[in-house]
Amino acid sequence: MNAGKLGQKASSAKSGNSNLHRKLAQSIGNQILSGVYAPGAILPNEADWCRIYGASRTTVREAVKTLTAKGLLKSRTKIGSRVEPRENWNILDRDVLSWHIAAMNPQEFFISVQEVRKILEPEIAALAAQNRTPQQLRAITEAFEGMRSAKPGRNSVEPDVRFHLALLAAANNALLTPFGIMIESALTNMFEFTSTHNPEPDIFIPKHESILKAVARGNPKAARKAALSLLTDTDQTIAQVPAKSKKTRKTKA
Amino acid sequence: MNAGKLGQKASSAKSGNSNLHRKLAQSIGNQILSGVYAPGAILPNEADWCRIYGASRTTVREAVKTLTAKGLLKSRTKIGSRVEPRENWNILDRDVLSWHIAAMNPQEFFISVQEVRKILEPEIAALAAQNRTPQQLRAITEAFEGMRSAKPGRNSVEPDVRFHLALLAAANNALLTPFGIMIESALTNMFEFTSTHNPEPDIFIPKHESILKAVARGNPKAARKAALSLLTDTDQTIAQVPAKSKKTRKTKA
DNA sequence: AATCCATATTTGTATGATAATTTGGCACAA
DNA sequence: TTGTGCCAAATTATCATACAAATATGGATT
Repeated sequence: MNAGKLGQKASSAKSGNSNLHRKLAQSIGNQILSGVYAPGAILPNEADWCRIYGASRTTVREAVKTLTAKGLLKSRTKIGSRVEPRENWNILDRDVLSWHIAAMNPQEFFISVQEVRKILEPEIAALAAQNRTPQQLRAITEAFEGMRSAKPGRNSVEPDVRFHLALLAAANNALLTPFGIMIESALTNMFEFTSTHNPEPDIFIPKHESILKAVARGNPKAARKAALSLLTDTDQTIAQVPAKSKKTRKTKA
Repeated sequence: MNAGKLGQKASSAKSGNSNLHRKLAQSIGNQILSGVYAPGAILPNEADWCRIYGASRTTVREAVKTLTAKGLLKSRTKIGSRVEPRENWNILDRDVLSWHIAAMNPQEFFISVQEVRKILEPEIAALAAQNRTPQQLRAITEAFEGMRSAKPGRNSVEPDVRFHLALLAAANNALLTPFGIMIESALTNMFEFTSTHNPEPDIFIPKHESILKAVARGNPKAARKAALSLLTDTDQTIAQVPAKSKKTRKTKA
């Protein structure tokens, strides 16, 4: 992989923030996630990175600190920076996840995601039915209205994401929130992935409505069931998509 | 809270690494998690932090980058650093979680954790039963042997943690690994929390054995059931512990 | 062979300077 | 009054340089 070339506009979502240390972190992060530097490997030292990217040591160090904070690295004096074992990688971090997706077969990714979603989202829906505040219910409702009123084009994915995130928030368990990033990423990429193969997204609307109603009337069982049903449908949609070539895959998180 | 005093040996787990920027990050992180700086608030600027901690700007900036990477902050020119909304906090990060625990009622924390564990661990066990490699099974088995042979004292918690982490690894889903930190933290703190109230930890051994056996013979249903059963017992153990005063609580992650 | 020690390498911290960005207010015009 | 454009100030972003601290490595000594 071309270190030194920062041009790759890949990854890292919306935040338009464009700092140099951020770019370095992304470039190095991508290289780690794509296996250029495997766990246990020692990275080039700071002076090398400076030469490679033509940046100052301050900037390089800030990039390294960023990656360290995300669990990808660990630096020690006289040794340098060593790639941490995978278990320590903060895969639910927005950046790390996007690098991961970029380095991975998207089909595989969706399978992993759906596996986790089928575990969590039904229970999240159930918890939401139990624990939601009126305000949280309103947020879910508004997202749903947004989905329904959206033209079946680009802007239907945003309220969809909002719906699921609102549901997650309504579960009122702080330890679950990191999954929001995964859900968001899954839905966003799913759209890019299945858009041409999913001519009638309206089919999903009633499914979402079932969840909403169950949460509204505080029925955990029904909420659980409805959420699972939606995910099963999603599974089928994914299964219909033929494996794409690596070239066409999108890497937006 | 006393900014400027770094002495607080609280938090941040094992890694003996003791750099200045790390200490700053911990101090500031603790202050954010404990509500000294609420989401949306603007933090002191870099020059202020330098004065407060008597550190150089380089060091302060590295600490800030660390916190930014964990989702607690966002810096913008001319504005300064603003605390991000809670949803963006990387709560499953080792450090963030330890700051969170330190700032929180431990009873509440255990309730949240158990809620999530009861959702995930049965499914993790089921996945492990399906997907484990022989090597992963061996790791689980060894951890179990470690539990059984441990004296009912201090060193029984380490193999227990290892057992659950090995199970998690055997599920073979990268998106689930971040929970390892939560499990680890829960079990470790649980020990400190319940040790005096749980005179016979051997009671849990057969429960672990059931999980192991189910995973060994590749029976997801049985694994799921056994894992849930263990967690139910744990729930009861927690319920027996009277609420402790804030003074006695431990903050080790 | 074992121990100790010097040295080299690499990260950690400090300092001071300049660049880039963007808010907020001010001047000016419609 | 209102809108527009522009300047100034505050703050982070980046750079260059120097020195401190830690520690692996190999060589000297016993």
